[in-house]
Amino acid sequence: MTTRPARAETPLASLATVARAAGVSVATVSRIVNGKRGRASAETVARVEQAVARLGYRPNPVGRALKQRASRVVALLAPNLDNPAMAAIAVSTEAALRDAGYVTILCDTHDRAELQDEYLAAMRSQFVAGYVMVSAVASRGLEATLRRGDPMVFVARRSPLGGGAFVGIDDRAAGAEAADHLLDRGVARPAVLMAAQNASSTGERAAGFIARLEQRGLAPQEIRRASAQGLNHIEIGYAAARALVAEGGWPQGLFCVSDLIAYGAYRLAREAGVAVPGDCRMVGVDGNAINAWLAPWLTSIRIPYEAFGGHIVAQLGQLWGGGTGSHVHVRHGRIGDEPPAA
Amino acid sequence: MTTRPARAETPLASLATVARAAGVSVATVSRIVNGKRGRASAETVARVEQAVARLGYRPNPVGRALKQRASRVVALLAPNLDNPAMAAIAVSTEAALRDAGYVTILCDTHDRAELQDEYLAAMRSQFVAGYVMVSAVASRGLEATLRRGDPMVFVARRSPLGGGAFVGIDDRAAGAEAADHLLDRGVARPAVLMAAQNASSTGERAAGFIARLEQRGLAPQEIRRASAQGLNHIEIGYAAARALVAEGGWPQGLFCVSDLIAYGAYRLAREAGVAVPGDCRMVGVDGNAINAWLAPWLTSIRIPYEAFGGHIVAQLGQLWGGGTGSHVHVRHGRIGDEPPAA
DNA sequence: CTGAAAGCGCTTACAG
DNA sequence: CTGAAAGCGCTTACAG
Repeated sequence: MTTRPARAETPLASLATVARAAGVSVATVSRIVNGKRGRASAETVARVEQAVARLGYRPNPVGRALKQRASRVVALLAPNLDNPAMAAIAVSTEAALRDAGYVTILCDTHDRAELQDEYLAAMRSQFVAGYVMVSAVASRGLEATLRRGDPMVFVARRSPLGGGAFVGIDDRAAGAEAADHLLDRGVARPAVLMAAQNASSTGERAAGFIARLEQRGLAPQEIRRASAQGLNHIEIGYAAARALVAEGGWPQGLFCVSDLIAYGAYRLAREAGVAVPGDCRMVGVDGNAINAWLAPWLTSIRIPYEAFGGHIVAQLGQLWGGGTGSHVHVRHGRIGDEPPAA
Repeated sequence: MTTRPARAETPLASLATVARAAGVSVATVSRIVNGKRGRASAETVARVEQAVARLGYRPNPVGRALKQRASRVVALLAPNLDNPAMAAIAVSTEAALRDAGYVTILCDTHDRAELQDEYLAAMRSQFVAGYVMVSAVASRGLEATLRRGDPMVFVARRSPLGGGAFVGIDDRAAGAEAADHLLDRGVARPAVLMAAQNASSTGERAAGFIARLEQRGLAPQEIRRASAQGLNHIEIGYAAARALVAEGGWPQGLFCVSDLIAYGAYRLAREAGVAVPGDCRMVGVDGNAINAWLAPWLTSIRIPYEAFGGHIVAQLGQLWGGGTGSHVHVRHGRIGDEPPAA
């Protein structure tokens, strides 16, 4: 029977504990723990490291944050995490931040300006190292944070106030590819479904789609489009499809600016007995992992959300280094690409 | 043209700033800000409150945490947030904690003991107020945290080490209801699909299902069951269904211990040309919002994840109050219930 | 009713 | 190479 090492693990060891145990000052322990090299004799370093190991010491981030007025915490603000795309962004961001030694505070803004401001203020007093704004909405607090120059990267939706680092795909190009895809398959008059108040991302997808259609010879008034109010893209898809169909029947091809919108449109098609893709081809954007299992009828432009985290952290790194950050276009998948195996 | 109020919003105001502005001591400001009633004259209170408003002061949680060795931060540890059920739990927990004045730190453990321990240790040194463990895994750090008596509530999966507050549904009852449902619809020999290493939740669902089948007259060896290795329930569902079918063909009715497993099984059915529910009825558990749109063929037992947050916070409240916490069974929906409108 | 002081855990000039 | 001291923002006995 092995005896468990009698480690005093209950009390949280502090610098002072370690200093006492090693017979040195807290300043010395602090320097060694923080790897300030060449500032202590090898013998001292060894004694301190032993004490650290024996006591299971870990630097207290709260004490450090208070002193430095800066923490290793990053705030992730997002509207509704129940959207699979948001969840995927949150997952990859959390993992990338963790690898970089940061911890993620999760703030669900429900797309509301006051809640976003409330969180922004609360996070600021936590001395967070930066802000990751997924689909941010315009607000006074956002403006103040930006003006202050605090590290902030926008994801998916560009800064509603201009400026700021950005990570997302080239949405206009994605829209154009959807247009090409449908046109190339003989759909003479593809239609587009979008939200009434489009985020920059979905708005640009629709714009890119329409622009390409015009380039390839359709007159603006020939391009059918419909939208619906709301926050939930599935319901928007259903309602927008109904509006579209009411006006001119089912199109042969339909570009949905998000996969969720396509799911909503699909329900209407099912109810109407319209075969997808037989009677109506559908192209979405996101490439949700679930598609292969539940929506084999959907062709989607895959957004590699699993790669966003790395780019987001790289942008934060630039900002922390005093740089200005930039707009990163992550390369989206080719139409119909499936996600990599888990 | 309205002039913006000249509020010095850039520097973060501290107690000292406010004290100076109001001409009182920091102790007095602290008491007033913290609502310690009857400890200051009405006149002083008014002066301080004015200064607070004018300077836009908010108490700094870092200073407070350091002093009190306790913060208003709660750690939420979960394996993979890309599971819609996990995301739903995270959303409702974050909202309920926010309403209670807490902030949520998100930790994705990937179901790995070392990562869970790493986070547990990191969160402890953040002086978190408590831990919400969604589907926790056994680990040394978990044991230490539990032994220390730190506030911890387990969600969905019971504590792998026993003890602890718990929030989840009555999984055995859910399994039994699935058995009744299939039997009552004339399925003579319903089968069950599960994961190879079952969490307490899914394990109990399967056990409840099997027990009810036996109660209603099936011999143990008549009850078909299959499982598969892995973490991803969709893939488990696909593989387990294949194993089941290889052994004895398609059953007329199939209980899948989670909706995701049902999605996986459905893909195999689709590939095999088996109609669902025509040839094979499927019953899942979770009631994912997406089902109504993408999986109308699935009958599911809905888990009201949106209500979990409130119960979790209530449990934490009990623990904070010195209570012991309890096992809360949230009432699950009746088979086939749809989620409430958003 | 109010304030001075100590101390939570840390870092960092400064002095030696 | 090392330590004493100040200070980040806060709370809380203690004294008056």
